[in-house]
Amino acid sequence: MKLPEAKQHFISSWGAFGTHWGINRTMAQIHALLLISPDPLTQDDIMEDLNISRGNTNMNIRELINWGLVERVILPGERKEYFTAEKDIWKVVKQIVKERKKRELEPMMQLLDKLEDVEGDKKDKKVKTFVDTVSSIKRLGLQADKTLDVMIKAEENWFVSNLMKIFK
Amino acid sequence: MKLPEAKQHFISSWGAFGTHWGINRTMAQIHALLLISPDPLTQDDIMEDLNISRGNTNMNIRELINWGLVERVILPGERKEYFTAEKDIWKVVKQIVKERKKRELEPMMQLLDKLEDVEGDKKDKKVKTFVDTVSSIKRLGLQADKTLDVMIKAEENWFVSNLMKIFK
DNA sequence: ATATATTTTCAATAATTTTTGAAAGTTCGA
DNA sequence: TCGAACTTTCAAAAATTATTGAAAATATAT
Repeated sequence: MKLPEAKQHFISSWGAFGTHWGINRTMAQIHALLLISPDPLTQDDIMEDLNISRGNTNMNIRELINWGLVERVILPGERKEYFTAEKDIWKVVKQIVKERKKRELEPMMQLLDKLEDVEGDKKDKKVKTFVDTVSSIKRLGLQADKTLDVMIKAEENWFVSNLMKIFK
Repeated sequence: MKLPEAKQHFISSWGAFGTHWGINRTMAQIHALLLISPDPLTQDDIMEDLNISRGNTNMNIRELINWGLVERVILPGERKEYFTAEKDIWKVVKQIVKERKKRELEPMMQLLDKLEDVEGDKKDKKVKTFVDTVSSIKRLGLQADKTLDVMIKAEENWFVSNLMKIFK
């Protein structure tokens, strides 16, 4: 397989993959394109390469910047803005984990805290099942939270080699 | 907060949460409802409780069964089918991990294998960046794959206590 | 076997999400 | 300060995804 074909496959699969993870297709495709581009690209490069409109491109680049996955680059003597993606995949994964933890896990934990002390007779089977379910989700969530915190701070080698000690 | 209110909050947040994870809102809501229901429910119970149509209920229950999160229960002497969800949250998490690994991670790994041996001059910066990116994603993916396999087989206590040894 | 209860299917519809593109806004050099 | 280059916004349109509900299929009791 030649590069242009491989590139198309990579971008389109990364896009489809993204949709399973709450990231929209175009955003993931732009990310994929930047991941495999040795040099920074302009909005126009991206528009042209992916065949998408200017507005769409702009919106999704900004969203990628919010996620901390893409950076603006100013090239000296150039008027246009350029964009580049972090190439270290471990850093990318950590950044995504960090954002999703903040956006999803933490709010869920806060809600569970409130729901855990629902008023009512603990002898009532319905109340008991509710509280038990909420508590056990909370317990697992707290463990996940702690584990992810450590992961976010870790170096890839450290993290992986430690995992392998346990899980050989 | 009283039970009925807490229940509504739980169901609707679980639904919203699900959408971030590639699961549709209704499917997640039905799952939430079954999680906190001490006894199995019928399709009609679910329809009524969540205010959704019969077809929608049926489709999403079947999808939950495909995911291995819900089971059909036949109560002796009853004509209707009942449904119940696995209550052990650790098992639920493992089941979800297992399914998503199969549906998403594994196909992605297969693609990366093919893309990694793209034809072309490795001196070419574009080819090099492409291959490097694909390889490093593959490397991390393989590690994730192995780790998840171990997790899927593990007991909660074993897994968590081992994690804690590392990450204390 | 038949009537009745229950489940499943699926075309039509509704709701939601994404994309477009043109207009408005901004930046910067001369 | 002006004008060209470039970026951002956002209402409308398109595309996608979810939901409905009635009809068809299936299962069960008598």
